[in-house]
Amino acid sequence: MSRTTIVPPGIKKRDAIATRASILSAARDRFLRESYASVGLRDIAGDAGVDVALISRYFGGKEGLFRDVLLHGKEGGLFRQPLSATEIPAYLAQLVVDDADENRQHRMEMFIVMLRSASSPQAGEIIRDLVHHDILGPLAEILGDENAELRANMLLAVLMGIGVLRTIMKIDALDGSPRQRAECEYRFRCLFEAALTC
Amino acid sequence: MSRTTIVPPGIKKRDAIATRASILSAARDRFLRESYASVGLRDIAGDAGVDVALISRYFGGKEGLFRDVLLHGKEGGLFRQPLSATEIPAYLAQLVVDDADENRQHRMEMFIVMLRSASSPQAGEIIRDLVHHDILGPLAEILGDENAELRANMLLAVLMGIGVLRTIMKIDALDGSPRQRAECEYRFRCLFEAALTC
DNA sequence: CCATTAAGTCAACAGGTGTTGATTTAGTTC
DNA sequence: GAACTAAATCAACACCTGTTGACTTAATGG
Repeated sequence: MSRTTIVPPGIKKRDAIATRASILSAARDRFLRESYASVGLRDIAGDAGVDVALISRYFGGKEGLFRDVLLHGKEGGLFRQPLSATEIPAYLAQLVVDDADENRQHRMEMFIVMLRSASSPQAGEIIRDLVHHDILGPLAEILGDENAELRANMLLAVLMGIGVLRTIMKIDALDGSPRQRAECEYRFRCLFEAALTC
Repeated sequence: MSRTTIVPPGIKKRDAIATRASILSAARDRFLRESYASVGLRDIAGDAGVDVALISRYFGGKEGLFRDVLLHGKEGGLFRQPLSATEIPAYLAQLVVDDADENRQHRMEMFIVMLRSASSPQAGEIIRDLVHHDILGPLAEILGDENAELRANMLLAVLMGIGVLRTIMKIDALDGSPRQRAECEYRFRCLFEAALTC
């Protein structure tokens, strides 16, 4: 659970940037679990312990809020840090499996938010832009040969597939022992490698 | 475009099963393009050239309609026909790429409908049940060894990933020449094989 | 201490949601 | 052709949606 999703601890002080952050955090948590269309602004406001009107006031509306959740969450990007093509499979497998590392988990969560809401017309456009510029772009650049684009697509397909399987379809092969978890990470890495080399 | 999505051709006769089918068809087309939560019953009724009230009357409500769209579409299932484990990769690759074969296309469409709406709480439950019983179950049975379940999961992950990439994220590597299309099919088959063997 | 400004609250809006009951219409059967 | 039945229509329902304007309250500057 995040910092500010519960109603503020003591006396609520008047702090614009704090409530803004509180709304952003509550929205992130909601969009992480449901689709854009099925989340209401009143739900988010309730979680954040804030009046609904503030959302439209601070973010210009639901669409603006969603965009800010995504933009605020993309710090670091999925592929920003220096990463060679050969390291990618292992990196992605770890990203998918490891839910201890907070930083990794955060990156994966933003990915899930995108996956969840991509079918809502309004959110879809925002998401597709982001996927192109901030995921496929950097990824293709790392790969960097003639088939870079196509291979980036394959890689992303596998990543999305695993993400959907685990988080949306709730079919989680990772719910088992650490041993099973390790085997999964191996298989995932293997699959990512196949996406690159085949 | 489907048969009955446009307003009926001539004089509309009073035919319960025909209008029922018309609603079902219009709903399928809508759910194929948007998520459960963002599709309104009045949209569907409009497409079908039918009064909104008939939907709740015939299907018991939005949820019932959605369930019927899925159940009606699962004729044949994704894996019903006799299929050996070794044939699966080629079969799935063909399923994904070939949009000429109407039967194949139909199966894939049902898959997309599920992918699109899985994040809406009400539709999600229906979908997850169906995925378990009608996709993962038969698939694991075909694979049939000790790691069947895990390998079925991997296979499904790849299938969903490609589906999301193409239809929801609208990143379609298949928009090119027949040559490029053939290469894609090869790569997909390769990826499905990796999901099974690794 | 008062005035000013920003932050938060409240109520209402206009429009949309799924759903239901009463009513009318068309087709069938005697 | 009249009676009956099933199909389709209409209007309204209670509720929820995002958004806006006017208002109240708290903090800050002079």
